[in-house]
Amino acid sequence: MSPTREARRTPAEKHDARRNQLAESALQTLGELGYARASLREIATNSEFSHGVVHYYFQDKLELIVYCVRYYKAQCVTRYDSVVADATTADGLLDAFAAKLVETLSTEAPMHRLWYDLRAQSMFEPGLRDAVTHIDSTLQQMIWRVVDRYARLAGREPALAPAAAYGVLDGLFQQALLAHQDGGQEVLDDLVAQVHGLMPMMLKP
Amino acid sequence: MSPTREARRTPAEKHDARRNQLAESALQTLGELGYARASLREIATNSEFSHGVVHYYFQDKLELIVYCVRYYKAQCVTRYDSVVADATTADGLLDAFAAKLVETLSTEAPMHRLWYDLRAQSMFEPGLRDAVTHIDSTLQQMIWRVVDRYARLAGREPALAPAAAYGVLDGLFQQALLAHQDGGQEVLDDLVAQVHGLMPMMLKP
DNA sequence: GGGTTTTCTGGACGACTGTCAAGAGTCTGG
DNA sequence: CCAGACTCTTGACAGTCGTCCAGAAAACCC
Repeated sequence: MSPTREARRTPAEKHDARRNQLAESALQTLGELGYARASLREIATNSEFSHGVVHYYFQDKLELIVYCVRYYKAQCVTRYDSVVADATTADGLLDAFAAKLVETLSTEAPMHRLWYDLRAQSMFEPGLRDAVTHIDSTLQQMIWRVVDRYARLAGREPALAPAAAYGVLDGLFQQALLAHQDGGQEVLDDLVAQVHGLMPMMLKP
Repeated sequence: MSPTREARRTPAEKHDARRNQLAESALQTLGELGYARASLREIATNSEFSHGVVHYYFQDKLELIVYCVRYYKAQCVTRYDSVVADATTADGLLDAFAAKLVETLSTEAPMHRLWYDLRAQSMFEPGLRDAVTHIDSTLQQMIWRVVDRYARLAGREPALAPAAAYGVLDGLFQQALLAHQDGGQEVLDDLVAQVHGLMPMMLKP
């Protein structure tokens, strides 16, 4: 029989692996219930551990949540890199970008509504602020790589600063996410059309 | 001695007045603590009543919150009407609109972060969805009146649909609100600059 | 295999929550 | 002025929450 997949590791590595394992379970529960309703017991129930183990790996609930936020960031920060790398024309990048937006919106809706939940909670809970601010600026950079590449492929200059470009696109995405939860396909089509309409406006004439 | 200001009213009117009074107290507490942390006892403590009275005027917590959301809507839905009514030139409207955005952002930040909190919560709590969707479409109409008037004054046509125009501006506003809570004056200046840069792009050439 | 350390369990604690009901207080119409 | 309706307070109830801890279980090392 082969040993378990975490056989030969330093104690520190195993510790981190458990934390990640718990974070993954926690993220699933958080995406389901939101920040306020996701209790530590519920999180533990949806994992393979009991509720007491959380305080063995995390000091308190807030540390777990913050760890989850940072862990989640690592997954999504490179989401559009292939779009940027593979594009050869401005129109092609635009199509691929819009398609990717729709894909993540429909396949990872729970994670995204959790993100917007946590970002809102950070306005009331100072302990969340640093982590949220950091991931927000990372997302902004991610969007900016898309916009900048789009402008270069079009031989034009971006007409908006990185922050404005991110704010604008994030607003559209959030609106689509909100409408998507009880809407159907046409919400996704609308998002594609909106992005196709908006992106060209973000270039100087 | 003059009678109290609610001397001659029908019972139904007095009932509604109390509900509004409670809603006003609740909104203050909600803006302070957010949806999750604002307990009925805390809400009642910040009013002049005891915690039991809430269930005399509202069936449960959710009904109070939903009532508050609708009550809050009535206050803000006409916020930009004077901007639209008083403007005589496109540039003048743009200046007034941006100034009003900054004003409400800085003087009513607690209400706005509550709004974004509730909108995020509506993705987890179906009971909030109807009220949130309704106020969101009302806000969209409010923004559209500004954009449409702006386009007419400029002798041009809007290049974005109402939903997209609202999504885009809401994204910028939300970003500014988020940055405003630990930032200073330059956040407000950035918002003004962003709106001035964006609005002309929302017109067809 | 035995002793030590690490990991995990399950129960207990106090604080807090939404909800409810019994009764006191207040107002009102006759 | 008083009986009845309306309004409000207070205390209690059953849950749930985050946190902590004593000890069981497992993993590790010599």
